[in-house]
Amino acid sequence: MTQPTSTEPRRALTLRDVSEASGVSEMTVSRVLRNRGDVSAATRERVLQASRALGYVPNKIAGALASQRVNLVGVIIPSMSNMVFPEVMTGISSVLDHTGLQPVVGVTNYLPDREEAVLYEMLSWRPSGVIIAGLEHTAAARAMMAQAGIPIVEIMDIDGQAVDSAVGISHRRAGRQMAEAIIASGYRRIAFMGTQMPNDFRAKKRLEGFEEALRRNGLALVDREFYDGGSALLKGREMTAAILRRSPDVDFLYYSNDMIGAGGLLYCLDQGIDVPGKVGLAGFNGVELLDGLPRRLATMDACRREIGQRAAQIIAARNHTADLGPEVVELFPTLQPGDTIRQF
Amino acid sequence: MTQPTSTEPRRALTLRDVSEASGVSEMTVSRVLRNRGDVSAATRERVLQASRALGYVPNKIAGALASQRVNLVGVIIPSMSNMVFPEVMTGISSVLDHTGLQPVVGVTNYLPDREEAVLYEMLSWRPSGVIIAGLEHTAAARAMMAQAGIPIVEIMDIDGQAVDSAVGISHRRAGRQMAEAIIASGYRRIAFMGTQMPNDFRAKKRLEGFEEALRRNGLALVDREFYDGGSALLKGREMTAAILRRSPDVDFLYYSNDMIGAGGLLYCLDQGIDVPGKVGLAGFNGVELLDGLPRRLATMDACRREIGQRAAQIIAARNHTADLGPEVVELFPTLQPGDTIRQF
DNA sequence: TCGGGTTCCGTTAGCGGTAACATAGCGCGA
DNA sequence: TCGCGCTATGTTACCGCTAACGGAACCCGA
Repeated sequence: MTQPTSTEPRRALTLRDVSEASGVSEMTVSRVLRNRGDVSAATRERVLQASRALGYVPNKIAGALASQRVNLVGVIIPSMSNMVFPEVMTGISSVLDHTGLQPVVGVTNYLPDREEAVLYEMLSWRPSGVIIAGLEHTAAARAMMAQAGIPIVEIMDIDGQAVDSAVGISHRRAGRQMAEAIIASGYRRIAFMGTQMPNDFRAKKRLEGFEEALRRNGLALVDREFYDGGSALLKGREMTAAILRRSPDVDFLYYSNDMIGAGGLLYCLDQGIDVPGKVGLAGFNGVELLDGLPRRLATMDACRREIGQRAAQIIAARNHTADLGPEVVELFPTLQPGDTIRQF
Repeated sequence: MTQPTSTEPRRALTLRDVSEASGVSEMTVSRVLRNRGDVSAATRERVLQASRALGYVPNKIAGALASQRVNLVGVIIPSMSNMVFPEVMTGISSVLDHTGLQPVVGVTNYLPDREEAVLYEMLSWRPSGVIIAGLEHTAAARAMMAQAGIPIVEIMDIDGQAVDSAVGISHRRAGRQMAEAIIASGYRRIAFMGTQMPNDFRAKKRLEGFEEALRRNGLALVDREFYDGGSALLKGREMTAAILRRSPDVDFLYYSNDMIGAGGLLYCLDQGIDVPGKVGLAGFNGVELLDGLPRRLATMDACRREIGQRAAQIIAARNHTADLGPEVVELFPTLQPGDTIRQF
C-alpha cells in the first residue's frame, strides 16, 4: 500500500504480494486472476485493483508447473524469409487466437539436425501440441515426437508417412498436374529451374512428379538449372538468361517457386520475348505479393493459409477432447494459368 | 528397465525415472544433463545412456522455476509478412545462437492493444530480456517494461524516449536525407505514396522528415496517396497510376517502402515513362529481394540486420553482467541511389 | 428452529526441477 | 597413522503457483 509504483521493485512480485495488498489468500487472488471458481464481486474488484496497482504479472512458469497445463503450441518451420511460411503462420494464428493457445515458432533453415535441436528445445517446454513442416525428420526427432504424448501435426506435405496427424498437399501430384497442363497447351521443350537445397523435400517431390508426367508423355526435361541463396528474383533472371543462352530452343520454363519465376518473367519481357507465345512460364505457390507484375505468372496455390488453419484446428480439438485420434487431411491446390501459359 | 521404448509412456518421464534407471540420485542426473558440477566419467556415461534409452526430455518449466533462470528472449514485432522483420530476426538469432539464449517471437499487427497483450504474455514467462519494435507503446505496456526488471531494447527507431535501451535509426533524418538527395538531383514536383496505417510511426516519421526538408527548400508535396492491405506490388502500381493520372506533371515519386516502389517502377516502365529522366522514384528499406528488378530502385538501407544484432548483443551482455546500464545506439542508413534518381 | 445446500474463501500438498549445503571416500604429505 | 582437502554424490528446502479438499457463513423451506 506504500506507493508501489514509485520505486523500482527490488524483488519480483508474487501472488503473495497481491494477496497481502488486498487482504485475501493467495488462492483467492489466483482464482480472480484466472477467472476460475467463485469469488464475490467485491473481493474480485479489490484483488484486481491491488494487482493492477502493483503491476503484477503472473508467473506462468510456476502456473504451468502446478497445473500441468501449458497453453503453447510449437511451430517448427524451415524458414521465415520466403513468402510461404508467414502465410501458414497467419492461418495458424487465426485459429489459435480463439482457443487460448499460443504459437511459438522455431526455424530450422532446412537443416535436419537443427530441426532436431529445435524440437527438443520445444518439447522441453511441454507444449500442448507441435506443428512441424514436412514428413522427413531425423530418427531421433521422429522418436521424440512419437513419445511426446501430445498431438503432432506435420504440415505442407502428405507424400509419406506421418508420425501422428498431417495436413498438406501432394507435391508429387502438383508437379504432375502442372506438367500435364503445360503439355496440353502444346509446349514440348521444357526446362526446369529450382533450388539446390538437398533438404527441400517438397520441391524435390514436385520435380519428381513433373518429370514423371513428362516421361509418361514421351518427354524429358531439355535443360535444368539450380541455385542456392541470394535474391530469388535476381537468381531467376540469371538462371533464365543462362538457360535461354544454352538451350535457345526451349519453349517452356518451369520454376520451383514464384519468386524465381517472377525474375524469369521480368527477364523475358525485358528481352522482348513473346510470352506465352514463344516461351511459357510457370512457378509454384501463388504468392499474392507478386500480383503487381506486368503479367500474372502461371502458378499453383499451395493452400498455405488453409494448411495452417486445419493444423491448428487439429491441435485445438485434440487439446480439448483428449481421445481423438490421428487425422490426415489432404488439400488440393488449384492451378492458376495466369497469363504465361498459352490458352486455346 | 523394462523395454522402455517399446510402449507409449502413460506418464511423462521425470528425472526420477532416469535416476532409477541409472542407479544414482536425481541431483546427479540433473548435473549430468546440464554439464554442471563434478560427475565421474563412468557415472556420466551411465546416466546419459539411461536418459537416451528412455527418451527423456528435461522439463524446462520445472528447471526454470527452480533456478529462476529462463533462457528466453521475447521479441515483439508488428508483422512477419513484409521483408523487414525477418531480417531483423536473422540478426538477432545470429547473435543469440552463441549465448544459450533463445528468441521467442510475438506479432502485434501494428495494434497497440495487441502489443500490450503480447508483452504481458511474454513477461509472464519471465524471459531474460525483451526486444520490442518501436518507441510508441500504451502506458500500461511502458509501465510493465519499466517494472519488469529485465533488459528491454526498443528497436528500429530512436526518435523518441526509450524505456531502457534502444537501437535504431532516425527515421525523421532518413526522410530528410532522401528529400535532400531528390531535390539536389533537380526534382521539384514530388508526390508521396505510403501505408494508411495510423500506427506505423516509423513511416510517419519518415514522411515528417521528408516534408520538413521540402519545406526548408520552399517545396511541398504535390500529391499523395495511401493504401491499406493487399499486395504491395499491386498497390504500388495502382497508386502510381492514380497519381500520374491526377497529377501528370509530377517528376518524382517517393514511396514509403520498396515493395510499393517496385510496383510503381514496373508500372512506369510498362508505360514507357523515362525513368529517371522524366520521373524519378525512391523507396525505403533496401530489400535484397528486389535485386532482380529491371532497374535498381533508389532506396535507403534501414540497417535491419545490424539492428537485430546490436539489440541481441545488449541483451546478452546485460544477461551476463548484471550491472550494465541502458544504452542507446544510433545507426546510420546509407542512401543507395540505384538507377531511378538522375545522377549528374 | 434446524438440516442441508450454496457461496465464498482458506489450507495443504505437491508440480519437477535446482541451489546450497552435507557427507562419504580417497589420496597424500607430515 | 592422522588429518586435511579434494572429488563425487546425496539431502533438504524451496521456486510460485494451482488442484483438491475443507469449512465457515449464510440462505431457505419445512
